[in-house]
Parts: sequence; structure tokens; C-alpha cells
Amino acid sequence: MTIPYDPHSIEAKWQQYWMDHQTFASSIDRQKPKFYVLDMFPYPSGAGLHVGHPKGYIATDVISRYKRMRGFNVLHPMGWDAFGLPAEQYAIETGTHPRETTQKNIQNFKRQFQSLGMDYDWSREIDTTDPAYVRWTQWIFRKLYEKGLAYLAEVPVNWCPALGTVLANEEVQDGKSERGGHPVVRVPLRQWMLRITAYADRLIEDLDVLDWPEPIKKMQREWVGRSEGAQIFFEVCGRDGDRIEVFTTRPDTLFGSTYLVLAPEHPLVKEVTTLEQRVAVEAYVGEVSRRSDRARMAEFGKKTGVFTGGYVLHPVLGTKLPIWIADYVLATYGTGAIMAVPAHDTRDYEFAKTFSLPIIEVVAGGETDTAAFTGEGVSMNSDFLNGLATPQAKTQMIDWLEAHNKGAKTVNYKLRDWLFSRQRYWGEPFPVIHLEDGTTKVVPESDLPVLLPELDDFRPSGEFEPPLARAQEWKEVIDPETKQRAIRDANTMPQWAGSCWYYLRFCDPSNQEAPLSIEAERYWMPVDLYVGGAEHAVLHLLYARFWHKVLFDLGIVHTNEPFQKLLNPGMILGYSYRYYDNNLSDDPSVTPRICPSSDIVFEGETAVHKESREEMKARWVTANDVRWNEQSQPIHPTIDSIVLEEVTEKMSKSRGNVVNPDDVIEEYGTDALRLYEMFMGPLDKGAPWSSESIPGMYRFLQRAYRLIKGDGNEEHSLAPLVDGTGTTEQARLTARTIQGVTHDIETMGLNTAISKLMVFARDIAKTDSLPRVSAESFVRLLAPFAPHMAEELWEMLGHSTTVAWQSWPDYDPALLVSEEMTIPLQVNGKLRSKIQVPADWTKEQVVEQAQQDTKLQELLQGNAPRKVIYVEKKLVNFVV
RNA sequence: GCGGGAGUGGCGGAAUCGGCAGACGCACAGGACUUAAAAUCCUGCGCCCGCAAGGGCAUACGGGUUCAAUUCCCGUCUCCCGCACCA
Repeated sequence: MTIPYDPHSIEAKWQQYWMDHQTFASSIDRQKPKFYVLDMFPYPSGAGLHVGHPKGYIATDVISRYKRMRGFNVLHPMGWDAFGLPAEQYAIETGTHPRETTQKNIQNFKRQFQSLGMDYDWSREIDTTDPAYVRWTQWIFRKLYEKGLAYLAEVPVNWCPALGTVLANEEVQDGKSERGGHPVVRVPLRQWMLRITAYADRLIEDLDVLDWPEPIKKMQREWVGRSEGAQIFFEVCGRDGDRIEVFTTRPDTLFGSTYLVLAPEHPLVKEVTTLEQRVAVEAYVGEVSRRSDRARMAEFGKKTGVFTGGYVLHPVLGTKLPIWIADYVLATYGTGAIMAVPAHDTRDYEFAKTFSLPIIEVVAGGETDTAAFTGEGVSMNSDFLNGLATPQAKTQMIDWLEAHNKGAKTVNYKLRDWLFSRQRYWGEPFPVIHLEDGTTKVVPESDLPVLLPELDDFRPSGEFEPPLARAQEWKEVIDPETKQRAIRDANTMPQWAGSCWYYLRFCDPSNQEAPLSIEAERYWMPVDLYVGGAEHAVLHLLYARFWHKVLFDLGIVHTNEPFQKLLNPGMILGYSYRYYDNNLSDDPSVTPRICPSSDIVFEGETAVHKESREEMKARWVTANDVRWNEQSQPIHPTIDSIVLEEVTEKMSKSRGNVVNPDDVIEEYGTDALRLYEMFMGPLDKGAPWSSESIPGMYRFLQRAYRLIKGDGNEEHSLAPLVDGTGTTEQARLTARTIQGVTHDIETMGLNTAISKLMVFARDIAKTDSLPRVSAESFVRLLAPFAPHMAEELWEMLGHSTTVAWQSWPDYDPALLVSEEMTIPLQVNGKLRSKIQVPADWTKEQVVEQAQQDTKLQELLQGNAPRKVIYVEKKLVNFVV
């Protein structure tokens, strides 16, 4: 009997060792190449980590440990994006100060990270709510303000009356708040905006040099949405000097323009509306402003609008074109007005059909009787453009417009300026005061940070006023320069602010003089590998790039991009179990009628019973409560006849499909958990979690343990080792494993790297001895994946220093070349036999040998093959 | 609707400069050890026919190119993700 592998004592021992010896502390070392590997900044939520979260963190840990062993000076830090709404909501519900909740959650997260055996340099831990950090976030805001990139403007925001706060776009889903599902309305408020649009072109162009997943780059390009075209001016009939400017990407179709459309909010709507049309126009504008986004979405594609009674003059032809208003034209894009070319724009076409407006074909190539033709072609019915291909026609038209002062070439972006203020408590205050005379000033550098006032009540006041506005003493100040009375800006920054530059702070986390030193920045930046969820594709990653470029222009950073390589780990999914009932209002007093999913059909989004047509609501059964019948079908906890529907989806509390890593570690240890998460499949692909697979990882670890420890049961026993490399067979196996594992880590194939380690452990155990070189190579290869086990085995092998700083094993490439090769023999492409031949045989020798094969002779029956195909060292195929 | 990605055993997955499909792991079955169980170890394990030897069929579906296709081309279906009146 061997002493079984006990993960708990081993893991506790080495985690303690790493902490005591500060094994992973990093500092600038110019003798070594640096490698900065970073995980996306976690928000320390109250729920803690579930097994889905660590996937990316474990991957960076493997890479970080690997790179260290390859001689890199590794920076692998961790910190907390700790401002945010949940702590504030909790404060409102319970009165607990968000700082308290946040600290508690951070402690829990940190404990979980440590129990995962991460090699973070904890001396660099940062927390965005720490005044020492807030100070520099505000300092950067000052820079933005000084550069004219931060400004106040009145813009419509998402106001949630039930929560009493403004919400970010990403916190609103289908017109309801993400938290609680309360209605959200749009109201205009004076807000801080950041001029991200000034960087639009650079945000697109600089993507080219980044090693990021192509889909993410594409999403960013589309989000910025650059489009080139022209502005064209249309004189309004009967109103001297008034002109309507439209934006179009197809100036070549100007001759096909048959009417103009303004957004209902366009400033000239009132001016161009005639007396007769006023009632209709006002009714329409009113209706549109009341219509929620949700309602608009439901009616997608349906065109509504009203004629204003006004006309413009066609800039070339001088003919009269009617002006309409319609909500398919957006006030916030371009000029809020379009020239409609129904023959060549799908939306205009639908609108023209709905309101019987004329359609004139001006680009040949489509069937404009049945649909708009939006492709390129040759211009027709277009005066001086006739016969020109679309690109030439565009240039020609722009030249004409510019020459006649009726338009100009322009570029437009979908990207809007970034709404940067929130009416909340738990965020960075703006370092801004508003003076009595109406001017706005930033707080001088020497007075930073501006800290949050202490409040007892974190509730918003209800009427758009941020909670900070109630802190009288805090709010009222005297401007030291002018001695005027002033009030502090009561808004706070959104959560994104802290995560826009945290990766810089990690380079130099306790600097009191600057956000970070030039020296640290020049050494560590840029981030070499950045790992985090694709859900941040356009938000965090765009915001951080924007700030980084501003800091680049200020000379604070020396690269124009912060994150060189980006990787998105796929999501780990959970199984949830569903049935339906008719208790739509969740009334606890009624006894609902329940049914399995198989009785449900969908009418649009609504689930209804397939016979009674009654509307039903989905119910979820926690995985623990699910029972299994004899046919291995999941069934309802109390009702046998209800077979549950198994759904794989994102882990979440409400679905009852969350697996806590603490439980897995308790049962099998961290190394098994780490191995499983990496072994599940390719890093960037999602896969359902299956706890049943973890014992397999545990068994592998146990085999590895026994391999080194041998059969002795004393505490310090060691398998009998043979000095040196052992037999050729053993040396080959070892070399092949080193080569394979190294290659797989380099290409991020961590799942196949692990399988190669398993093959090694299996095959080396079949040989009758264990060479020291094989044992020590294996332990080092294992170290990035199962660091605790590797440390323990390394110690067993007689070493007194950590394996984390050992060099990565090497091998002799000559060992990879074998003396023999197996050649499959095919007849008509089908595998029929195999032969074993010396590796250096020529085609003739191999084919000759192949024809001697009895199996093959049987099949060929003496007939000469029509053709013989030999693939160098791969196979022989006889075509008959 | 548009754009992107993906469909391989009971399950997670491996193999793509076209060249032995199913590495590795889970589950399952049989065996060894044990008084017994657990643990551990060994063996088997795509489907169909066959006692076996062997053969046939198989990488979502239907075609095509090729000596050879999971891999390349055309079409269809399904799932996931992103965008959604951006002129």
C-alpha cells in the first residue's frame, strides 16, 4: 500500500511556501527579457467565483509559469475593479457601507485565487477604490479635461425611476434595467462626455498591428463605424438661407433622389412644416418621442412617417423634392437628415412603396421594380455621370458639389462620444468645481484625490440628483484662486474609469509621484498577453485603448497600443433543468398547473401549452434537486411524470447550475481542478462543465505521484532512479514529450499538452526503470499545470529550491528521428495493411517491400497496379 | 435580416501544407487484488454483419474535385456569438 496522494496537505504546504518566500515577486531586471501577462480586472462580486471564472486565470497562470521557466522576467499581477453598482445597491438595502462590502468581497476573491495556486505577485495588488489609486484616475481625468477631451453636455440618458439612478447602456436590456427588470426612460441631463470620437481613425487603424482575434477587431471597427461619403446641401423652398444638409455614402445616386427625410427631432422640422401639415407633424413627433426602444424594435422594418408640406430644391436639377419626417432616420447619426434614393436603398425603397413616392433608377444592374439595388454598377439617368462606374461617379459628383459649393466630401462615424458620468455614490468623484459665476474648474493636482464624502444614506434623491449632492459640507467649497463660492461636481465616474489604466499601475503600483514611472513603463509595457472574456470586445477594450492613446500623446506611455496579444477564453457552461407552469405572476398561494417542456410550443417569444394555448412560464430545478428515472431521464424533484428538459447555458444563480470551485478543491484539490479546466478543450471554446470528469485528473496526478515516489510508504520514499537518460526508448519518449508539450504550450494547445503528459506517465511506467533525466523533465513539464504536485515531486527528487524557477527541460533533436517507420498500405485509398521499414528507405525500396506484403498480394491477385502513389515517409497507395 | 464561428463515438475532445479518423480523458463492461467494499491495476469499448478471421458503413445532410476529403469547392439544415433602420 502506498500512501495515497493527499492534495490538501501538499497544496497548503506549497501555497504557504510561495507566500513565505515571495516566490513570485517581480522587479525590473534588464538582464532578462520581460513578459507581461494579464488577466482582465475582476469585479469582486458578493457571490465569489464559480468554476467558469478561473478558466482564463488558470491559462494565464500556466503561461506565466512556463515563461518564467523559459527565462523571462514575468509580470503577472492581480487586482480589483472594485467600484460598481452591486455594492451600492446592497448598501441601499442594508445600510452597510459599500467600502465594507467591497473589502469583504475582495478578501473572499483573494482567498479563492490563492487557493487556486496562482502565481500572482501580490505585492502589486491594486484596488480601484483605494484613495492612492483614485488620485491618479482623477489625475488622468484632469489631463483629459485640459486637452479638451472631457466636456459637459446635455444628452439623453437612461434613467431608471425605480432604482433612482442613471444606467449605462450596457446595464439596460430591452428597455428594462438589467438588475430587477424595472422600466428605463430616456431623459436629457447635463453630463460629462469624453471626446473618444477624436480618436476614431486611430482606434481603427492601429488595430492592424495587434495580435487579436479577428472577430474582436472586426467588432471594434464596426463599432467605430467609419464611413466615407459626402454632405450635400439642399436649399429649402421659400426660405432664403435655410438649407438642409444630408450625409450620404452614395453621392453618385443624387439624381435618383426623390424626396428628403428628416429625423423627427431635427431642428428644422418646425421651420419647414406648413400650416396644413402642422397638426399631423406634431402628432407624429409626439408619438415617436413616447415610443419606447422596445416598441420600435418590435416594429422593425415597418416604415412610418409624415409629409411636412415643405420642399427643397435638387442641387443639380433645381427640381422640387418633398420633405418628410420619419423615425427610420436617426437624429444622432450624420446630420439627422437623408436624401432618399428609393431605387438604391432598401429602407428608402420600403418607405417609398409605403407612401407611393416616385422611384428613379440611376444605377444599372438591378431590378428596381421589385427591390432596391444597393450594389455598385454603371450610372444612368444621371446627366454628367452617365456611363461612369460607381467609384468614379462618386468622385465626379463630389467634385461637382465642391465646385458649386453645394456639398463636400466628409467622413462619418457610428461611434458617439462617451457618456462618462453616473448619478451614483460608489465611484470616483469628478475632480471638478462649479463656480458661482458659472465657470467650471478642475481641482489642482496638489488637492487630489477628491474623496467621497461619508454618507449614512446612499439612496439617490429620486429626481436626477446624485447622492453626493446631499453632502452639503463636502459639496460647498471656496475656490482658493478667486475666493468665489463654488460647489463640487456631484457626479461619479463609471466603473470603466478604473479599468482604463490599471494595467499601467501594475507596473509601478505604489508610486506617489506619478501614475507610474517612465522607467517602469518603458520596461514592462506593453502587455504581451491579455486574457479575458469576449463580452468586453467593444467596451472596456475600446475605452482603455482610447485612454492609452491620450497618454501616449502626453508622453506618459511609449506604445500606442496597450495590449499586444488578446485571447478570449470560451465560457464554461452549466446544465440547467427546465419545466413550465402557468403561475405567470409568481403568486405563491396558487397551485399552478405544470407541464414538461415537451408540451410547450412557442408563439414568437411566448411559451404556450401546445393544446390549451395557455401561456406558460419556465421554471428551473437546481441540479442537486433533479432526480433521475430508470431511463436516465432527469425528472422533477417530486413529480415523477414531469421529465425535465436539459439545457446548457451560462452558469448563473437563478438557473441553479453554478458549481463552486471551493467544493471541487475540497474534494479533489486545486491541481485536479486546474488540470480539468485546461483539459476540457481548446481555451477559446466553451464547453459544459462536468464534475464527473475530475476524478480522471485526480487519477493522473496520483499516477504521477506514485511514479516518482515509488511503492515505498514512508514519507520520504523515492522510486529507484537510474542516473542519466536511460534506454534509447526512454530517452526518445522523454524527448518527444518535451518537444510536444513545449510546442502545445506555445500554440496555446493546453489540452493536448496535458494529454501528452498523460501518455508519458503511462508509457514510462511500462518501462522497467525510471531514469533521473526523465523524472526531472516530467516534473518540470508538469509544473505550470499542477504546480503544487510538481513542487512536491521536485522536493522528493532531492531539490531544495522551488521548481517554479527551474529552467524548462531541453532535449536532443536527434532523438526525435526514429530508425524505423510504419508505412500504411492502401488499395484505392483504403487502408489494407501496414509495413515496417527503415526510415531512410527510398520510394523504390518501400514500394518493392510493400508488394511483398501477403495481404496486399492477396488483394492484387497478381495484377500490376495501374498506378502507385508514394507519399514521402507517409504511405503507399495502389490504384487498380 | 446582415456578419462571424461551429457541427467528429454515450460525453468532453484529438487529428486539417488533403495522406492510418476517433489520441487523451470521462462514462460503461469484464477481469485482478480483497472476507467484502472503496481505492488501485489490467483488458475491452464508433456503428452493423460475423464464433472468429474478416468485411461493410461512418466526421450534420446532399453533391463535386482527387489515387486519396473531417480537411478543398457548391448547395441545404441546425446550434452559438455579434450587429441590428448608422443613410
